[in-house]
Amino acid sequence: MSPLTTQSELPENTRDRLLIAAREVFGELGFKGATVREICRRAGVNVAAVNYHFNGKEALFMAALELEPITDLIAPDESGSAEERLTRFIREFVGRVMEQGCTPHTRLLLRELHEPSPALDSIAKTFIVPLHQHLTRLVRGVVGDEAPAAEVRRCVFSIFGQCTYYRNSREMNHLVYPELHYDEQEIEAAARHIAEFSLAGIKRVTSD
Amino acid sequence: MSPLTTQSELPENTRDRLLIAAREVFGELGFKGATVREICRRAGVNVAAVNYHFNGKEALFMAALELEPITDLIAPDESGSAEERLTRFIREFVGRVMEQGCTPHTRLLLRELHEPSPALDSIAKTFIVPLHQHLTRLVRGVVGDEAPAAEVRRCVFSIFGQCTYYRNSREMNHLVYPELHYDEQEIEAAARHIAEFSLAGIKRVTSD
DNA sequence: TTGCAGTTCAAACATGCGTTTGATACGCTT
DNA sequence: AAGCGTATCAAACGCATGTTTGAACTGCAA
Repeated sequence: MSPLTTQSELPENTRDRLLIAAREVFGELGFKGATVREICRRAGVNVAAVNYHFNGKEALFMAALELEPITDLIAPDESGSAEERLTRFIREFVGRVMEQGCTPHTRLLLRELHEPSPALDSIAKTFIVPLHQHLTRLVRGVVGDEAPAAEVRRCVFSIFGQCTYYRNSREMNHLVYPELHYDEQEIEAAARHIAEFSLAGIKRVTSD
Repeated sequence: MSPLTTQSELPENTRDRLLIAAREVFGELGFKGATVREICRRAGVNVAAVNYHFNGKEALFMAALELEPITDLIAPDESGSAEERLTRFIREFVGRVMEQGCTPHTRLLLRELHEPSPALDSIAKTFIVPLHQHLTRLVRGVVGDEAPAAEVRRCVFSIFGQCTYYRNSREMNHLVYPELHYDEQEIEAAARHIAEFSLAGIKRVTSD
């Protein structure tokens, strides 16, 4: 097992420091918004290091994505009822997406949903497609095999849409609801809401 | 009634040509991504015109937003049941948000949800807050006054989240579902899905 | 010590950006 | 025709960006 490491601890070698800083800055500002100089400043290395260890900004971005499948999120889950499995997934997904449990790496991926970068294709294949497939299986578990595929797909969209909304619109939402803060309790409530809301919705639209 | 005008027709005067081109380019690329040079190229005017007629890129952006309330979308609607009113709003909202009926101006506003610009505050006050209030009223019409405010707010988020997902994640979704195209029929189906899905969800989470 | 490959560095380079400038053209009144 | 304010233009300015350069440093083998 990999030991829990605080994100403040920096590796010795320049390459890894760059990767860590890159995930932070790309996740905060996006591919275009992030600057090589800011990444190097946070990593405490010279700007030329980006082109020495990688081959420019874009290659650093690709490397920062760590294109390995998110196996744990989409791992087969056989315990409990179909409803419980779907609820658990939503809870886990919302937890990762929201501020608290959101690693720079996750933030980096989420941004890709609405701000395409040069890595859009790779990200789609490596993360989003498996995620959609997994969620589709979970929904199918609830509604059975007879429900039309188009309707199931729309249910998947509805769930993803709700889950990502909380993160992607958080700045605007904070202006609209200044008193609303996403602490552990509110995230838990939001996840439970999305699960209940969606389960009822799923059953309704596939009941014909 | 204002006559239907094709968006290809260009006004004579430089200022209006700039506004039209600005909505296009800002809507496609966002505030930072858009360049003054590209806007001027599309408008067919000199780059200096931006600083002559407005006062720099940011002022042009603000002017392009046309900060007038979207009165028609949030107009009081008393006909039919509460469910019908909510369904109608969702249909109208989704229709505007999706490609077909989406004016450059609407696109410009939608982008603000997840990509804050210097105009975030103004947009929140002028568009988003009234929109949330209106949708909150519609949800209240369905669930009554006893439902907890926090639960109603989450329902509003769920609905907005679903509606905006279709647009904001469309590039990624097109990679995941290449065969899926949003023609008039699919938009209609998506809107109906969101309405049914949400009505069932709303009733479920406020039934305790 | 010498030589060499691997790293790091300050500095410069080329490009694209928003903005400014000074000249020029146009329309209008006198 | 002369004068004047408005509008447009090509060109340049100042700045930030990604990238490159060539020198300096490091550790290790010969």
